[in-house]
Amino acid sequence: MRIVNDIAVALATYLEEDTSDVVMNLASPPRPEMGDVAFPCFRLAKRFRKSPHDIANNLKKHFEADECSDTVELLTKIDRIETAGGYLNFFIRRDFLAQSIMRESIESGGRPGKSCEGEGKTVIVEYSSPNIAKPFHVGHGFSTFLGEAIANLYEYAGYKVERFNHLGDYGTQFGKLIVAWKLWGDIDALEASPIDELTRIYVKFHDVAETKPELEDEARAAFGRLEQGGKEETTLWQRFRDVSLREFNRIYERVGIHFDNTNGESFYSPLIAAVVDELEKKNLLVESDGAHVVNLEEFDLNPCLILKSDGSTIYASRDIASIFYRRREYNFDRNIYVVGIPQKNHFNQVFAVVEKMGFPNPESNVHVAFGTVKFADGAFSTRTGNVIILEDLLDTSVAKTRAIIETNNPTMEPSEIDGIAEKIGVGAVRYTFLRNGRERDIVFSWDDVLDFEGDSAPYLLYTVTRCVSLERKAPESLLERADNISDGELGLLVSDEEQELLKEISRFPHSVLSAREAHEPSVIMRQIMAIARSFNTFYHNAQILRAENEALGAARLVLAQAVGRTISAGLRIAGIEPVEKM
RNA sequence: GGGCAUAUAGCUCAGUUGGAUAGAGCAACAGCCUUCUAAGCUGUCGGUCGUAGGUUCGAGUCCUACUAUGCUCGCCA
Repeated sequence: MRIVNDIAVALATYLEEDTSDVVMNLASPPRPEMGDVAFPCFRLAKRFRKSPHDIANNLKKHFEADECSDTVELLTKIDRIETAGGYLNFFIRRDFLAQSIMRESIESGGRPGKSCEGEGKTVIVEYSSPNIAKPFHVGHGFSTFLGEAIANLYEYAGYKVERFNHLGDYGTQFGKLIVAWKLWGDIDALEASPIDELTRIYVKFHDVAETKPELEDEARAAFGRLEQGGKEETTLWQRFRDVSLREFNRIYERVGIHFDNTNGESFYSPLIAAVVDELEKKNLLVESDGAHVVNLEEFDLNPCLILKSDGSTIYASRDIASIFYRRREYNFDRNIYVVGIPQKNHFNQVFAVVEKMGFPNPESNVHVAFGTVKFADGAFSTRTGNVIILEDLLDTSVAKTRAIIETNNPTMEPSEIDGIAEKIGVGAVRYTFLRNGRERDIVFSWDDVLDFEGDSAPYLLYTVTRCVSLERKAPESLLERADNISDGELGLLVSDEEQELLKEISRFPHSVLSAREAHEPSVIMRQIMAIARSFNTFYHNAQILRAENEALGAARLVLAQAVGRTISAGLRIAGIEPVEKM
């Protein structure tokens, strides 16, 4: 809020400090009855050789006696100033607070906290990145939903975003699949349910390889032939890839995610030779135990393996090649990898290698790491079939949502229920991946994901429907008055609960900024949750459409509209589409 | 063994650049639907912030050591 800055300017003058330093020190008191803006005076005690309490009192006197026109103007917006311990607490006039927050909200419309900082800049966000021929489980859901939210955040700030899906479509595992397919593949099963069939033979491969380790050698050989362009291997690989993509695309379509680039590892593989040349030219490649590595002691990292001892490539070399490719083709300002924490070391190495190769702005490559989804007794494992398929989770969540709607809203048309249940059910799942700090592991629990009360997407969506419903039911005259609301009417929002709600709304734009800077959508989720809780308390205690008088009713309706707009904006950044009824 | 994380209420988690009495949700218990949607609201219960030191006017937050857990450390991705 501007007034916070105005207060800082005045304080900075008295203290002969930079305004920005004072702004840094201004804080929100822990409880509303202590004021709206607080200035702690403790750190000034040494300089003035006085107690913080006395300094606060002196500042208060300065403030109230100041005849500078700006300060006089400022004081008309301040109800009173109090000192408490070493704190100087400002109480902003409630009517002014309501006006200024609501005007700002109305002006920002449906995109509060938007910005144009990214104008003309390009950001690549790589996320989802499932492995071909393997089930799309809830672990991939984490990367998919987190990555989409981060991509949305950059778009919200005006960046041009390129969504990359770095498909895991290469490597020794495909040798295994080719060998397994030739031994046990069932063409009809592949057509009917591709991932299930590929998983079946993949699991069987590992079972049998326990007793017949020579299968592993056959698999390496098969991948070798694939890399050399062997006809039979390439045909099979292409087929596995196609059927897998069909399944993945069904999921992406369902959750409304569309990638701009789906080049997988196979795409980058042919580009590695040039990287190796470059490394050799710069004398960075060192032979070690028959393999070729880049030493990274100066980064306090272990050597990065570039070529295996048999001369074939490895994932680090593919990632390095991809960075140069992306630089060349997209000239990105930032290149973001939404990939799990276990690959932290890998990305540190990859980024260090490109830096050593003279990559400009190496810090533009960022690994946005996230935690592991696992069961209480350990991690997911495709090999043992111990996973939760994302689609199954979505289906279960949607089914539960539908059952609740049918109970609560028996008159709703079945066709309408379908659409709404899908949005809420999918939204509930997405929210569970975005509500907490991304680096936390998630221990999967059906009860937890399917809990639609309290800290959940349905709670947020429910709050939005309340706001929308008010608008739907408001009489024409009230709506008209709300559309042309005056400052005087907005100034009626002075109750404790209205003021609390206003302050929560005013914090939303900053949460968007913090979320983007930290690549942490959870910051926004928490803020809209705070708005929702605050609104529901207000809604429960105050009459809106039947307020004591029409002026107050109109002001409250405008407040509810702001709540709906702001929560919806936050949900959309998270990829969750609001509904009007539920 | 080296490196990187994490440790806050019974459970899942927040906690701004160090600031006032550490907060939510879930669970448990007690209430609130003839009133704008009860997927809601109100209240109660619940804490040596892993341990021990240190820095500071002030530490959940910063520093050091230790403990526990997880991940990672060249020929998988």
